[in-house]
Amino acid sequence: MTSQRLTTGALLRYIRGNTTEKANLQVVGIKPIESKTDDPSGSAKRYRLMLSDGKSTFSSCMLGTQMNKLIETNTLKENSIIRIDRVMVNSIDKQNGRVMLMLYEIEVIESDFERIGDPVALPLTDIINSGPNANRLEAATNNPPAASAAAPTTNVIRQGAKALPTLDDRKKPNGDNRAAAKGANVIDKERIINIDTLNPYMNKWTIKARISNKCPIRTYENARGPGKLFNCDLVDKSGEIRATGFNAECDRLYSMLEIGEVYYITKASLKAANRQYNTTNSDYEMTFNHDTIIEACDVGEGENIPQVQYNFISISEIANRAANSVCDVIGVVKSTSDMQTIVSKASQKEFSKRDILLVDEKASISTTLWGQQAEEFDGSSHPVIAFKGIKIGDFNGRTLSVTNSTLTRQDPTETERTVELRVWFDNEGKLMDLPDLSKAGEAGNRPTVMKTLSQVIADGIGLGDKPDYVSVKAVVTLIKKDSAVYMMCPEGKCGKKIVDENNGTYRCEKCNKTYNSFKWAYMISAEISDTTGAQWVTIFRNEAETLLGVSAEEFGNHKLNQAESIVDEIISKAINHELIFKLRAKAEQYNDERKIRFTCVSITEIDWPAHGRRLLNEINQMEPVQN
DNA sequence: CCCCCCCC
Repeated sequence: MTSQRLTTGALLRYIRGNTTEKANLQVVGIKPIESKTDDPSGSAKRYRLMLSDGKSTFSSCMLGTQMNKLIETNTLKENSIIRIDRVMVNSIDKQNGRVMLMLYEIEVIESDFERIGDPVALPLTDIINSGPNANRLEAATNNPPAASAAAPTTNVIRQGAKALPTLDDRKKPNGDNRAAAKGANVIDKERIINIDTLNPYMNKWTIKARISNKCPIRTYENARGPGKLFNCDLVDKSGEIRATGFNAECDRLYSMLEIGEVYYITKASLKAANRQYNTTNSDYEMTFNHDTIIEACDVGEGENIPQVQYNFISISEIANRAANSVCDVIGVVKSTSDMQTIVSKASQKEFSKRDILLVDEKASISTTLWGQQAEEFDGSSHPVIAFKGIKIGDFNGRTLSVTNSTLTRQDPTETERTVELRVWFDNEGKLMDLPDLSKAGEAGNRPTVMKTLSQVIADGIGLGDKPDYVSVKAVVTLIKKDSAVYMMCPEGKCGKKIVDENNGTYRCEKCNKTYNSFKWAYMISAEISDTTGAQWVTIFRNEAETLLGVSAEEFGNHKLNQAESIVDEIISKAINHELIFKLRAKAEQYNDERKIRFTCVSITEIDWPAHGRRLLNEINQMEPVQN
């Protein structure tokens, strides 16, 4: 057994918001938490740990549920030494500023160990006087800032206390009287919380939200018999959440909720959101229950509540999403098909449909409208359309299909994307030939796995008889500039290299003709590199233009004019840029040697906002806990 | 507690 040193003082630093260090700590207590909530799944078992840094202990440490098995397999037990790989501070009591540590990732360094030192519990004053850093970190997790709520135990509203209502929200001239008149079972409009702070462990809350979408009542039948339900989306300035009303609640609430109107809502059940059917940015979804009270907001009182919240992904990003999942997409209607009628296999019923080609700056996708929407749709003015909660299909690549929970908005004013796309389409988009995700044959559109360059080799990509497609995140490290362009046959689709006869004529062997002109064409040999290795790849016309930012014509003419410095500048701008390269890998026989040829079929910028969202989703996987 | 949304 090796002796492990604990990271003295780490607990206090964590509590004060300095959560970046990877401290070694000792587990000095493990306690299962009994669920006080009406969690229906019963799967939300959690463990609370008391940790020691050798000098101090802290007992409000929640273990992420994905690590429960460490305890259940006896790997993590009393006196185990762990390394904290990812931790966050979470406010558990806004009144007195108590915080807890959320352990998102830990590693068990020593399973069996003896107690180190004689640590004592951190004093309460240290725990509640969390430093200003806590604010910054809390903001990232959408939780109320611990520090701003920390000091006095009064109800004073502080700037930046996200979970508490703003002064504007609290100005309710007639609210008190109405509440008093109606007795106890009434909505407390003085304590409105933001949708993004709702969680299953809260027992009293009221939100003030707009219904941004409501789908018609649907009936179903399962083992428990028939039932009915409706879904709606609730939005406020902090976020959005999906809500469902079943049976009695469907009868009671469906007709009173109107799209676009604002309501006070209190007492409903919350559970983890089902990501397959839910595009809201909330971690939870709401089920209306017997105790749910909903009251319409007075006229003019809901003006500061947004109409709708979108979480758009670009059309090209749809290639990376699972079939049958839902997403929010915005694009311009580039073309519209005629109406068609199809017969459903399942129900033998007839349905009208119409396909539109939806396009944004990078790609297009076939999008199906159904029923009345298909019949009435007129795309002749090439409108911008936003779809919230549209379903991704995988026929011939990727398609979109409107469902009855999809919110469709034509030329929506709530997003600046509408104007951006309008300007782009009218100026250039309408003439651009962009990859169509609904045409599987086009190599650049095919969904691929992302690998590192060393994995590409290790996994034998391209060794098979058929070409393999793979994506890598890499930088261009070298470009062979002298051979980047060649003189191509001017004849339509020939594409062959021509021979310069040096007398103003050019000979194409393939066409067996002599021409008075030629075209410049790209065929770039470039080395791309990531942290694991490097690879030479071939880059043709479209991808070369994306990479170098100039046409082959322009590049070739600079070369012809011996404008060396301009050529060098073009090349140097393309070097050391991190991009996503989609490659086709195919083994080819050169004499006795079998070599894999890598051809670049698309080059795209890294979608940093989407990349960031993915990281944030990972961070938010753990639910906040109230103890 | 639903999660079907149709076809090539």
